[in-house]
Amino acid sequence: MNKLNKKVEYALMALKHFSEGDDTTVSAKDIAEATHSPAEVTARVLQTLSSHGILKAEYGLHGGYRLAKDLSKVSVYELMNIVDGSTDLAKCLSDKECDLLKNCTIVTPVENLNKKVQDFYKSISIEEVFNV
Amino acid sequence: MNKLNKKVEYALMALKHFSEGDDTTVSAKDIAEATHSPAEVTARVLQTLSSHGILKAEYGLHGGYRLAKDLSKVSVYELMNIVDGSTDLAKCLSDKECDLLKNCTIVTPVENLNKKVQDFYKSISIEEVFNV
DNA sequence: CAATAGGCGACTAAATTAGTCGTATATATT
DNA sequence: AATATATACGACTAATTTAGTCGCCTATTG
Repeated sequence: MNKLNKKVEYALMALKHFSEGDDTTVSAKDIAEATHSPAEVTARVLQTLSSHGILKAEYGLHGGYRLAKDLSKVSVYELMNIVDGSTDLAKCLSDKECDLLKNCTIVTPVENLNKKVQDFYKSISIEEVFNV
Repeated sequence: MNKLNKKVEYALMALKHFSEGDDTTVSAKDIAEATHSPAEVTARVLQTLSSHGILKAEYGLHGGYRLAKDLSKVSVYELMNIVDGSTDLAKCLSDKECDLLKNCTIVTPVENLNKKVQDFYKSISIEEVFNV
């Protein structure tokens, strides 16, 4: 429970790589090698980050990705949502898939806690995570 | 990702039930019925809460559980750890099971974020979660 | 001593997460 | 224009984690 998933970890590793390098493009393959991550998954994560404006993709012979956004302006909340799709503490908060539904006795408490957690994650930038 | 697991949800439901009732003992079976949760799992969760001093168990004919600790003194962090065993953001933080190990480029950032998250969960009491 | 209730280990099933494969599309270089 | 390199994306399989079940044991009350 409460674990980061691999995609988010790969995203953090990639962003760290970009944030430490100069502003040249780096290919998905190079990132995967540098971070010891599986190439296909890394490629997918970079695509997602690119489609959400965190990275900028460049096609072609010396293509690759580069940072497109200041990491002090990207929150952990934002990253989790982009890469994982949701940061909700329970799936009933987005979908309506819970068996309990009307019978659930902790709807409000969970909503309450969820808001606190999300506000917390919104308050932390990626830059802050890197610069201890 | 980042979801509460069912055991924590059942624990919250059970604790809410206790916190709203008078101080009579309630059996695991009754809690399971009241919260619409599977009886065996609920029983196990209550045992765990009992063995950690959150609840007090009483054997016998009219046995059951009752609250043993003020919920304003129990943090979300504590509950998660008791019921789930860990609140770490990555398993490499407790076990040493990660393939990357020496190669991981985000050890410090993850430790850093992990500490922030745990401090956050320590700062919220169960009572606070219930009383919005 | 029977009825009720907690305690615990081992197991099965379900769901989620992680990783792979194949193929299409875009673009710089030659 | 051809080719090499790189991104983009859908569908699939494998692995892991989470959820739930079963059976049996122990403790206590009436």
